[in-house]
Amino acid sequence: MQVKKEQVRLSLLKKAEKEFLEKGFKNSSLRKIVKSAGTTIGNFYNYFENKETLFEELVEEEYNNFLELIEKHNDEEGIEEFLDTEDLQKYREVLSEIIQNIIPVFSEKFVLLIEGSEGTKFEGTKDIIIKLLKDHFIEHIQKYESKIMDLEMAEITAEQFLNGIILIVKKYKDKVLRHRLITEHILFYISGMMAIIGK
Amino acid sequence: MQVKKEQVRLSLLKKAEKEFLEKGFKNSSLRKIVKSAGTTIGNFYNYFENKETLFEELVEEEYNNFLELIEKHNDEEGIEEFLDTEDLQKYREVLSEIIQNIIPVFSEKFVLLIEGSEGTKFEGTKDIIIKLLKDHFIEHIQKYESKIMDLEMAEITAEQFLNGIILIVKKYKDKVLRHRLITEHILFYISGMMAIIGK
Amino acid sequence: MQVKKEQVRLSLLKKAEKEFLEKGFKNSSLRKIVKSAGTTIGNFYNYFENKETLFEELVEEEYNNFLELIEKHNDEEGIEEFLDTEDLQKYREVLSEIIQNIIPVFSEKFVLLIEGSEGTKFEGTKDIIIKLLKDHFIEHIQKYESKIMDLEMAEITAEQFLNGIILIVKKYKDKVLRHRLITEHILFYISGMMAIIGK
Amino acid sequence: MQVKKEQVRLSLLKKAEKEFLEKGFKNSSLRKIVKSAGTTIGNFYNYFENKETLFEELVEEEYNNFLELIEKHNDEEGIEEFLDTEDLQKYREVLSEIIQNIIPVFSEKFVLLIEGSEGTKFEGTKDIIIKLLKDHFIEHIQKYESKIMDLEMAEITAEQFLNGIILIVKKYKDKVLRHRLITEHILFYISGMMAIIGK
DNA sequence: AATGAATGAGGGTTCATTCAT
DNA sequence: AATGAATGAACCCTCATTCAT
Repeated sequence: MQVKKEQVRLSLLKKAEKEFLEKGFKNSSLRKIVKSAGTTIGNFYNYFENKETLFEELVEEEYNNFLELIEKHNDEEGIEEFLDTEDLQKYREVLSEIIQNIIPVFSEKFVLLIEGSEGTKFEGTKDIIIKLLKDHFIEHIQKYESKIMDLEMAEITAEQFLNGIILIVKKYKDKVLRHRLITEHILFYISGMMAIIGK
Repeated sequence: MQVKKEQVRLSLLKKAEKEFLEKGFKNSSLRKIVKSAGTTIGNFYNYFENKETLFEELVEEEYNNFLELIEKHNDEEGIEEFLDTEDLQKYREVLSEIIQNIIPVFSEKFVLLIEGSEGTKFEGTKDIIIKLLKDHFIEHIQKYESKIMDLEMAEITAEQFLNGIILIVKKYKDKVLRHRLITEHILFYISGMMAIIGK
Repeated sequence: MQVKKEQVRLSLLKKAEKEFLEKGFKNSSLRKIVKSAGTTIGNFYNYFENKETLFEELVEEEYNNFLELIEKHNDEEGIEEFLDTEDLQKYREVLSEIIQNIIPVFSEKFVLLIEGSEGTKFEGTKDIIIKLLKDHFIEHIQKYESKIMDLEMAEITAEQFLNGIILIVKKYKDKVLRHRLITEHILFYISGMMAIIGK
Repeated sequence: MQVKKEQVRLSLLKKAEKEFLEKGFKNSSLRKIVKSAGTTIGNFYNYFENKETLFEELVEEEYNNFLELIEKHNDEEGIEEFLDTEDLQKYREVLSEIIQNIIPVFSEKFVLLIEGSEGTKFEGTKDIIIKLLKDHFIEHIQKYESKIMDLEMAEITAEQFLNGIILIVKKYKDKVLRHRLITEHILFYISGMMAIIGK
C-alpha cells in the first residue's frame, strides 16, 4: 500500500516545521508530528534518520543561504554610502530596496534556525550571527564615525537587531507588511546607533 | 544525617533558579534540581508543595514589585518633561537617575518571570507588560508629537524594548555596568522612536 | 520479539479486569497489570490511551446495555401484573423468565461499573441506579398497596437489592446457579418488602 | 513544649477514624490524618507504632465486643421462641427490644472493622462474621422449619444481612432512626427468609 | 513503503517510615 | 514530647528509538 513517497516526506516536513516553530526542537513530540502528518512512527524512520535529521533537513538550506548572504555582503562594500545621507525619506527608499533582496532569507525556517534549534547541531547559529553582526557594527562605526563603539552595546544591539527581525517574521505573515516593518526596524536601529555614538 | 533546614531550602531555591533560568520552567527537571542541591526527590516535597510552587516562590516577590512599579509610574506624570530636551548629555543624566530607582526590579527573578514562566500561572506576564508598554508608547507619542505611531511598530518596539532589558540582565551581572547599559538601551529606544515618527 | 497485537491487547484487558475487580480502579497498579500481562509500561500506551481509558473500554458496552435495559423497562408496564399472584411457585416461574432476559446485564463488567469505578467518569453509576430503583420501589408500592413506603427503607432496600446482585455475580460464576440465585434474591426482596409494608 | 499527652492521642484517633471510614485503611494517608489532628508525622510515631497499629487501636475493642456478643448469643437459646409468632406487630416489638441490647455493637468502629480493614490483620473479619451468620441461619432454619436452606442463599443472605447493617450505620447517624431502621432491616430478612424456604 | 509492538529512561508526585535534634 | 529532614519505592505517564513483520 504505497503512497507516493515525496508526498509523505513533504507532509512530514511541513508538520514538523509547524511543531518545531511552536515548541522548539526539544519540546516537539515526534509522535505528534508523525500523527498530524498522517503516517506512523515506524514509517518516519524510513524517511529520516531521526528527529534531529528531520530538523536539519528543514533548516540546512536556510543556513547555507544565510552564509552566502553574509559572504556576498562582505564583498559588497558600498552599501553604506547610500545610507550616508541626511534625507530620511531617501534613506527609507534605499533601505527598502536593499532589504528587498535580503528578505527572502528571513523566513520561518530562519526563525527555526535561530530560535528553535536548541538541542541540535545548529544551536550555536544565533551566537554566530550575533558575532558577525557585532563585528560588522563595530567596523562600520569605526570607519564612518572615528569613534569606538561600546563593546557591550555593540553586542546587545546586534542581538536585539536579530531578535527584532525574528519577532517580525514570527508575528507577521503578510509579505508586504513584513517588508515594511523590517525596513522600519532597520531604520530604527540605525537611528538608535547614531544616537548612542553621539552623532 | 540532617542538615539545617534553611540550608537545604536555600540550596534548592538557588539551584532551581539556575535551572529555570537556563531551561525555563517546563523543561527543567526537578530530579536534576534536587540532585544538584544535594538532596532527594522525596525530601524536596518536604520543602515545597510542588514544582510550580517552587517557581512561584522564586518569582512572586518580583512580580509584586513590578506591579507596584507600574502603579507608581502611572501616578508620576511629568517624567517626560525632563526628557523633552535637546541636550543629549543632559538626557542621559536624567535618565540614569530615573533608572537608578527602577533598576532593582530588573533582576534575575524578573528574567525568570518574563522568559521562564511558560507552564506556570505567570506565563502571561510578558504579554501584559508588552501591552502596557505599547499603550504607554502610543500615548506619549500622541501627546508630544501629534502623530499617530504605527500600531505594529508600537507593539514590536514594546516587545523589543522589554527583550533588551532582559538581555542585559541575563548577560551582565555587574550592577554598575548593567545600569549603564540599561540607560543606553533606553536612550537607544527613545532615539529610535523619534526617528520612526520622523522627528 | 513481537507478539500478535490482539493477543497482548486481550491479555491486558483480561488482567486489568482481574486487577480492577479485586482492587477497584484507584487502587489498581498499572505496573502490576502490565507485568502480569507480560509486557511493559511503555508498551501499554501503544494499546490504550491511559489507565482510565483501559477501564472505560472494559465497562463502556456494559454501561450502554444497562441504560438500554432501563429504557426498555420503563416502556414495559405490566410486568407487575404477573407478579400480583398468591401462588409463590407461579411467581418464581414468571420471575425466572423475566430475569432470563435481564441477566446478561449482570456480568463481571457490571460489577466493575458499580463497585470498581471510583476515580473514573463512571463513579456515579451506582448512585444513579440506586435512585432509579428507589423511585421504582416507591412508585410500585404506592400503586398496589396504597401505602407510602418509608423513604429511608426504600433507599436502603434499593441499595441492598443492587448489592445482592453484585454479590451473587461476584461469588458465583456458573450461569445456571447465578440465574437461580438472582431469582431467589429478587423473590426475597419482594417478600421482604411486602412484610415491611405490612401486607 | 508539651501538650497533654492524651489530647494529642485522642485527636489522632478521632481524625484517623474519620479518614479510615472515608477511604479505608489502605487509601488513607497518614500525612493527612496527622495534619488534620494538628500534629506532625514524627510525633505520630511517639504515640503509635505505625499506621496499622493506629487502626488496630481504633478497632480492637469493637472486635472484642463483637466476639463477646457472638458467644453470649450462642448461649442464649430461646430468643427465637419469641419470634415464632404470627403477629407481626408483636414481632416488631420483641425484635426492637432485642436489638436495643445489640445495637451498641453496630458503631462506626464496627463499620471500620468490616469495611475499612483491608490491608490490616482484621481484613478477614467480615468473612468470619458472615460464616457465623450463615451457620446460624442454617441451624435455625433446620430447627424450626425442617427444611434445608439452600447453602448458597444462606451465604448470600448472611452477607447481605451484614451489609445492610453496615449500610444503615454508615448512612444514618441519628440513634433513634438507626434503631428503627435496623429493626426493619432484620424484620425484612426474617420475612425474606421465610419466603425463600417456602413457609 | 509501511505498520505499530517493544523497550527503557525519564518526567512529576505521594507515600510510610526512620531518625537526628 | 515534638519537630520535620531524609529516604526510597511506588504511582501514572511521555518520550525517541529499534525492529520484526
